[in-house]
Amino acid sequence: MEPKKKITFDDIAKYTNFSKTTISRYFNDPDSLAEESQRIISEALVKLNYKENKVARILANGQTEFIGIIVPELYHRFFSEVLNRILSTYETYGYKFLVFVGDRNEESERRYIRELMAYQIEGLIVLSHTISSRELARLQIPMATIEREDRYVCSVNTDNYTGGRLAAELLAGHDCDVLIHINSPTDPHIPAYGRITGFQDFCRERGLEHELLFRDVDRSHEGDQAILREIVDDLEERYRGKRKGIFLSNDILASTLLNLLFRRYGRLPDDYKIVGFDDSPTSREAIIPLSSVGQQVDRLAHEAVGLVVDQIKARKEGRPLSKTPVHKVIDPVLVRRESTEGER
Amino acid sequence: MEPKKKITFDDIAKYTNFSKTTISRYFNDPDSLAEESQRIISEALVKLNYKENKVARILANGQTEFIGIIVPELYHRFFSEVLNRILSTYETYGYKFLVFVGDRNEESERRYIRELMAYQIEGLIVLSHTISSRELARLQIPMATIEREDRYVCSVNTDNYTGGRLAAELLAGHDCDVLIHINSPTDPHIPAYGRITGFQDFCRERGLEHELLFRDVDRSHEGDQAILREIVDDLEERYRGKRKGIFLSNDILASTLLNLLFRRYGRLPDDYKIVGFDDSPTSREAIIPLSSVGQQVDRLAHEAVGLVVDQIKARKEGRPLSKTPVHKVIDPVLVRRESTEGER
DNA sequence: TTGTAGGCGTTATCAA
DNA sequence: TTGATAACGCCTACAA
Repeated sequence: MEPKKKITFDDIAKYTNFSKTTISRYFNDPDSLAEESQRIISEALVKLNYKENKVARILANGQTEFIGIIVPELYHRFFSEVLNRILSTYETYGYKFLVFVGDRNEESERRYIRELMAYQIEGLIVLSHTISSRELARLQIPMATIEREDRYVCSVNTDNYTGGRLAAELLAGHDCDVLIHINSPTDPHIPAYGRITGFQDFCRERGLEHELLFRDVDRSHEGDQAILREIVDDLEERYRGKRKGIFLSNDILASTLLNLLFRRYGRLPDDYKIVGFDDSPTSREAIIPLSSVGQQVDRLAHEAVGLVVDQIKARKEGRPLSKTPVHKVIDPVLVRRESTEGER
Repeated sequence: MEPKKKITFDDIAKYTNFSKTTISRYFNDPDSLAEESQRIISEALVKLNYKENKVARILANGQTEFIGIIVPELYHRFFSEVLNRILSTYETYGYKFLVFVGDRNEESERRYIRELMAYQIEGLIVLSHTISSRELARLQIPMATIEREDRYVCSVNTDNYTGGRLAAELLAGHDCDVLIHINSPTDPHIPAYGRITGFQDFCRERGLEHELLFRDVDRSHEGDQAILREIVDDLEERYRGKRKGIFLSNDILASTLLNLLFRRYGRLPDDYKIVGFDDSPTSREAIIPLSSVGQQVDRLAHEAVGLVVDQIKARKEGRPLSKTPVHKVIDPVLVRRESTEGER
């Protein structure tokens, strides 16, 4: 009842009186076999209950169909959603994904990469940001990064700059007297920095009163609450009676601010307009649906996998990896909801 | 500059005048080599820039160190968090994870499993629920499921029954006049069903007035809002002036209810007490921190991997897979927050 | 302490 | 349309 031993091409060959080669061909180029032979083999497979062994195939032809992924964490929905979409591309490309989480430190991340390389991955997608793109490029394998420093490697990023502008424009369009952007201190080399410059440029061009507030947010919810409370207290004092348009670096933070105001006033006061970033579920599910600059997560994921797959193909056809990395840019999508538009 | 060809044990052997065997031993049992030899080889490795190839090793010794994972989706934080924790066990066990998402239909899930088996995974962790445990058991490989039907396979689940009781007890302890549980129609065979029976049993034992409301929730936020609005309207009419204790099947739903009430009244009225389930970030970040019956996600993940690893070990030592599946049960943790305790 | 030889289950190359 | 044979890169007896 339990055929302990695994069935191999050899067994099938013996059983059918064909050679191993023919069995192999049945799988890789069936049409090169006589119809009759195909039938015989196909029946034998069922009879013997054959299960394929891709490891042996890899060793023989070098194609693992593995793509490695390194994500920093799965707490923020941006990451879990990107991962979700990447994994879903299995249906279209057939690549399997070996996934590592964590960006504790460079050393452990290097270990992940070493491990992935040892398993002969054909490509790599990186979202964590502890290892420089310069070092990644040295791996010399098909690769794409998403929303991280990408100087020396192919990448897919949201057009954060435009996103920042859109947020500012939306707030300006609602006659805010002062525009405020709240963010954590951000490395100018990562794409997300564009949100800041975009916002700032728009305000400057239009001569709008604005402020950038860099605080150590995104560490803990309680911390964020305390920081935002302080900011609100300060704003209320300095901009009493003025309409404040606030753009926050992500939806969770925006929602936290919204909740804070709502608890204080029992509603969102008219002199506040709020915009978040990501268009994650959080923005829709907030007590007042939040306007948000959306990242097209599905497209980010698809383009990243596509980029890697293209490189894999190119390499197989002997074309070398292009010397200058490709950087794809995905448009942000402004989603207007009640937190700026008011109730309908 | 680009050594196109890959370095193998053969190359190192030639370079060092040892045999392949000795090189292999350097990796698997270095102490069996003379110190001098170790030094020579280690230097050669650097000189030649050797990169190990685990695929070849797998073919030779049969150990892939792969564990397959099938998750239904990553939208609900329960799943992304469990996945996160599972992946993190790499640090302790060293197993690598091949991950598939999606529970569209049985056929595609079977394809995932076939693919995983073809890659010679040593174990499997299943969270999706389209394939019966009976069928899973037939795979005859080390396996554990998490929070799904588990009759014929090892599993790790939260003690949902106790969770339901705890929720009811919490509400009862705050002098609610009527206890209400809102859930989607649930299959009695999945662990989450226990939330319902636990709640119900507690109410019955104490002779508490209570109601179970099964609605088609969890499909879309807008749908949930509509359903909850209807429920609230109805409750307000039928239980005017009475204190209503409401236990919802998950935190997102609880938060949606909370928001609805808060918008209606500008605060959470005293005659409402709310408890969610999961203790996910959503509960902490809600406009009023939500009490919740917490799942110990980290423990669920760890126990699941542990269970699989144990079975793998057992199998290696020739012990057969136990005939009767092990079902581990993890205690829920009641977290009291403002939505039941009031402001402090 | 080190080496020889065979095997793991496929695919690739040449023939027939 | 089919086969024989040699890879693929490592591990594991068994020997020395």
